[in-house]
Amino acid sequence: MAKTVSSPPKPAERITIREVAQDAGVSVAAVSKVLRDAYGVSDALRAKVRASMDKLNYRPRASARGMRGKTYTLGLIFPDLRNPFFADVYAGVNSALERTQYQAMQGFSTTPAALIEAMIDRQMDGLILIGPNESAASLAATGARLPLVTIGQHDKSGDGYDTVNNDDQLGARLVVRHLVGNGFRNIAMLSLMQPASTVIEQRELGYRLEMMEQKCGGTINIVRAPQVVRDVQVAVRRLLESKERPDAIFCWTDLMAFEAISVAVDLGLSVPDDIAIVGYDNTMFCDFAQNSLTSVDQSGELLGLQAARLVVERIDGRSAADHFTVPPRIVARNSSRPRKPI
Amino acid sequence: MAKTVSSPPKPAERITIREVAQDAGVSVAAVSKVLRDAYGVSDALRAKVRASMDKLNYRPRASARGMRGKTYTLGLIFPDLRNPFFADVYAGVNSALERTQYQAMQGFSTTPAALIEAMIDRQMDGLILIGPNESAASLAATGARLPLVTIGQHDKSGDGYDTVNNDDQLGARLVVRHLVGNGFRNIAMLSLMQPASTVIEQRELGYRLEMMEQKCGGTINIVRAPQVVRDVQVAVRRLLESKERPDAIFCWTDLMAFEAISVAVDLGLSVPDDIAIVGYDNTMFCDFAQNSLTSVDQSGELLGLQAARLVVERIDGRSAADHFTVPPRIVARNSSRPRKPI
DNA sequence: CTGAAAGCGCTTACAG
DNA sequence: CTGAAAGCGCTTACAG
Repeated sequence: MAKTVSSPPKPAERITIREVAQDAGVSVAAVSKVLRDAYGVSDALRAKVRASMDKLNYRPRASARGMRGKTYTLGLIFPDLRNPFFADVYAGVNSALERTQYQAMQGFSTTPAALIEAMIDRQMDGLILIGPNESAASLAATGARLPLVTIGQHDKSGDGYDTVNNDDQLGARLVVRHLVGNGFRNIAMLSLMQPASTVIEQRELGYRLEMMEQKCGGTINIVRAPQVVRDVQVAVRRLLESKERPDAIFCWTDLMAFEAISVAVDLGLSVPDDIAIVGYDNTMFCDFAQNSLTSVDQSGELLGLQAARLVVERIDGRSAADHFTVPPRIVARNSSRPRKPI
Repeated sequence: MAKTVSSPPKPAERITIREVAQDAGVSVAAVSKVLRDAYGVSDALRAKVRASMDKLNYRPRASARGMRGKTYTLGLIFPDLRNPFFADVYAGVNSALERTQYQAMQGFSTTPAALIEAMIDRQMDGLILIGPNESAASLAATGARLPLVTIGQHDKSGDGYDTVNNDDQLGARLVVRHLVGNGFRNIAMLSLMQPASTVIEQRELGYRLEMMEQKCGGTINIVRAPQVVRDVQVAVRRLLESKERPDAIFCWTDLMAFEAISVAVDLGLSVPDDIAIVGYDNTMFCDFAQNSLTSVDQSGELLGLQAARLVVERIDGRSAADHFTVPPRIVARNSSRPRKPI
C-alpha cells in the first residue's frame, strides 16, 4: 500500500449563500427566501437565484440553517433493528419525505432516553418514536420540546404529540376469531414481558374479550416472555409440554412465532396439526414455505407514511393533537389451517 | 380529544456556553476548551467548568459546533434494511462509540448518491458505507471530502479511504470445502446480480478456485439473481428442476438461502437429503429448526466496531489508508449434514 | 494557563 | 418586492 501522507480531508470549500447572491446580483436575504420558498419574492428574482444555485451547484449547510431555523432532519427511533417489520415503517417515512427537503435519520441505542437527548442536541426538527417504552407523561414532556409522533403507543390523553397506531385490540380479536373459525379453541397468547406498553395492553385485552365472546373464556392463558431468544424458547417449551397443551399459540411478533415453530419442530410436533401458530407483523419471512405463518398485517409502510406526514404538519405549526389508526388485516397461511379430520 | 391550541414547541431555551462561563466565572473560550478536552486548561479551571455544566445541565448544540468544528455525528449507510445482518454491524458501531461524544445516525435511501450528499449537507464528521455499489474512483472522491470507511468493498487501490472486510474469497472456499467434506460434489452457487461489486467477485472467485482444487471443476455453475423475492425463487426453481440437479446450493445470503429452502419445500424436496443449502451471514434465523441453515459467520459486530474505530482515527487526523480483514468462520447445521447412506 | 474578539453560513425582524 | 444588519452558539487563532 502506498503511504502517501496527504492532508486530511478539508472542510470542503463549499459554495455559500453569499456567493450565490453575488452571482445572481441580489442580497443574501433574497437567496435565503428562495431557499425556504418564503413569501415575498418575485418570479423574476426567484428564477435568477435558482439559476445561480444550479450553476454553482449550491447546497445549503444544515448546521448553519439549524442555527436560526430548521435542520430539515427528522429523527427516527426504533426499539429493535432485527425485526424486518421496522424496515417497512422506514420505507413509508422515506416515501412521505421523498419530494421534500427533509431527510430521516435513524438512531439506535440500548438507552432510548439518551438517544432522544442526542437527537435534540442535533436539533432534529421532529421525532418519530416507534414502540416507545416511555410513559405518556414523559412523552408529553418530549413533545413540548419538539414535534413528536409515536407509532405503537395508544395513550392519546395528551395534546402534546401525535400518535399513529394499528388497532391492536382488533388485531388480537381477528386472530382469535380466525383460529376459532378454523376449529381451535384452547388458544394461548405468548405476549411480551415489558413494563407499561399500551400496545401490549390493547392486544391482551382484545385477546381476552374475543376469547370470552367466542365462549373460550375457560382457556384464556397469557404467557409473557422478554424479547430474548432463550426466554422465548423456554416459554414456548413450557406451553408445549404442559399437561393441557394449547391447540394454538398467538405470538407477539412474527419473530417470536418463528421461534415457537422452531421449538415445536424440535419437539417433533407438527404445525398446525399438533399446534397452530399465529404471528403479528406479516413480515416477508411469513411467506417462506418452512414457516408459512399466519400473521396480522399492520401496514408498516402506511404507519410510517402517516407518522412522517403528521410530524411535518407539527413542524409547520399545527398544535392540536392528531391521531391516526390503521385497521389490521389477518393473512391466513398454513400454520393455522384447519386440522385434518381424524 | 381536547383541542387546546397550545403554541408550537419553542426552540427550547437551552443553556449556552456563555451562561456556563458566567456561572463558572471564566471565559467562553475556557468552557469551549473543557468541552473539547483541548490542550491547555488547568485542573482547577476544568473542575469549576465541569461543575457548572453539571449544575446547569448544559448540553452543547451540534449545529453550533458544526459551524466551526465537528458535529460529533457519524453517518451510516446500509444497502438493505431487511437483512438482520446489518443490525449486527450497527451494534458494533454503537459499542465502539459508546464512551465517546459521537453518535451514529443511519440513513436509508434507494438513491445512495443522494443520501451521501444529504449526509455531507448535514456535516457528518465521517461516513461508514456498508456494501457500497460505487466505483473505487467514486469512493475516493467521497473520501476526499470527508473521512470514509467502507465495509464490504475489496478495492484497496486508493489511499483516500479505509476498508473493513470479511475475507469473502476464503468464506466461499470454506463453504465448498465443507460441502465436499460432507459428500456433496455438484455444488451450484446462487450469486447476486449487481453491477461491479468486489464482494461478489471475491466470493465467486473463491468458489471457482476451491471447486477446481477439490476436483469438482466440471460442475462449476454460477447463477445470478437480483435481491428480489420473485427472481430468487425463479432462479432456485430452475436449478432444482434442471436435468442435472445440483447436490447443493451455496447462496449469497441467508435471506436467499431461506428462499431456496422455501422453494425446495414447495417442490417436495427434502433438505439436505435431496438438496443441501448453505447461506452467508449466520443471522439469528439460521438457528431456527425449520431452517437449521449452515452459514458463514462474517462477524458483523466486529466489522462495525472496526469501521467505527477507523473512521474516528481518520477524523483525528490519520491520512494513510488502513485496511482491516476479519476471517470468516463456517457454522454447520442440518441444511448441509452428510446424507443418510442409502 | 486564560480570555477578548472575530467569524462560521445561514435566518430573522426591520426599514425602505 | 428587496436588502443591510444583527445574531444564533459555538471554535479558532491570537494576545496577554
